Amino acid sequence: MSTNDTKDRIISAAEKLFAERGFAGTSLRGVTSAAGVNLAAVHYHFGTKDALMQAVFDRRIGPVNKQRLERLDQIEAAAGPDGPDLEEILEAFMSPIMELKRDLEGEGMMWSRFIGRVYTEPVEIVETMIRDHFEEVGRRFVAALATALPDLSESEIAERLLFSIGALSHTLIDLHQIVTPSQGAVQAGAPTLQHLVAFLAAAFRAPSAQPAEAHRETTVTEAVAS
Amino acid sequence: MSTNDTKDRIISAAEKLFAERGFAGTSLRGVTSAAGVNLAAVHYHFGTKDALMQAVFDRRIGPVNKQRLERLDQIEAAAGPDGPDLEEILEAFMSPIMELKRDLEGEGMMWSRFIGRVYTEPVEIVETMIRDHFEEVGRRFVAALATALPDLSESEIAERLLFSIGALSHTLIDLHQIVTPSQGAVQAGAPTLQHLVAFLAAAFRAPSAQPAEAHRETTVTEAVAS
DNA sequence: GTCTATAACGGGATAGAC
DNA sequence: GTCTATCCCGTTATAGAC
Repeated sequence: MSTNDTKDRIISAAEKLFAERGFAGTSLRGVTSAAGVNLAAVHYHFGTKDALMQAVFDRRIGPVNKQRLERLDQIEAAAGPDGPDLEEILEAFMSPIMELKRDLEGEGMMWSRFIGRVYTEPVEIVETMIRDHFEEVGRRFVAALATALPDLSESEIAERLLFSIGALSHTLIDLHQIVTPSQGAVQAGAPTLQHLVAFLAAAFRAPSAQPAEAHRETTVTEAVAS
Repeated sequence: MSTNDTKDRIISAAEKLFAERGFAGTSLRGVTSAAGVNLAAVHYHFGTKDALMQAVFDRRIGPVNKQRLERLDQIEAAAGPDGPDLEEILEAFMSPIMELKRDLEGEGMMWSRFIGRVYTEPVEIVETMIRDHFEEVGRRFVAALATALPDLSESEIAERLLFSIGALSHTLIDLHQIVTPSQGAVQAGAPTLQHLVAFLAAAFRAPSAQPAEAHRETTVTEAVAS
């Protein structure tokens, strides 16, 4: 029942390997040997490799999205009738996952590659995983952004949010550690969040590309991940 | 020797499957059966699966980067002493790959997932592939951006370029086709490039987060991909 | 250059003892 | 809950006929 539970050890080892090598590139034998458990244990606890993937995903992303919504609640409660600032909204969205990244990097390897990688996983599970976990988050944040940016249509906001998620997940992948391993020119960690928020806030404030009358209503159920 | 050459058919089939399922998730048998050729042909023509990956990558990314540099040359030649505009630089960087995406989507499946996916591939080749192909491109574009944005340090520019590449490659992945397949709220294609350029140009113009005296020299050999 | 056949191996999953 | 042993299949790669 402790955090060194067999089940939890498997999830942690799998998370690391999925992050490094992807789902298809990771073998259950690799997972169990890294976790120091028997191969059969993974089938006993999870049943299939797909279910293990799901468990890895769920363990992290549930709390992250809960925090996102809580922080959005907080800033909305504290804000005036115009709603929270753009920067506050972006920070509410990005800080939970960036903080988790920072916390977990200390103890092990870069966890965040796993989540940055999820988008590119073709596995069918991933689709439903993303949809299930991000529907509410996407709806809430698009709505908050729409209030902060009344000149933009909802479809423009959704598009810009997708761009932003790309920047975020690319940051989570830590590409520069791969491309330029020995060079710290681009610093990871705490300042990155502030840089990213400032960068994207300015981007969101770019004028609308749509003619004013084109503010047609678009029901954006666009699920939003990362 | 035509474009329906065996070798070319293999590359095309592999590109599609790598895009959809990733490198590790794609089997050579899947490739050869999709290409309508024999399994042994892939070994005859490429030797190994890794070499096939390399061939797939090279076929597209070489011309794209050539175009990027050509367009950068053009706008630099046409510009005044202050160099080209920020928007021009970003468009020179992004349009070749977005146009290729558009052109190829017509005939087959979404090719661009392959390139959007490359970053997350752990294969060792990918590291050298990215480094080899993007060293010059990265250097040239960082330099051009530095001229257009004299208030930013080179390390800030490199960081922002990484954010931008994230937005670009996420766009190339076409996540919305997966998450909301039946919904066209976020339109892909031609307008996306303009939206992306406008979005990122505004972002690059965000004020520097560094104190002015911190404009230390940072040799940015940061390889830059996508 | 293209095929068949097969080598050599690693993968996920399961049965059943403990 | 945890182990060993094994099934059964798919994988990359190669050898060698044509």
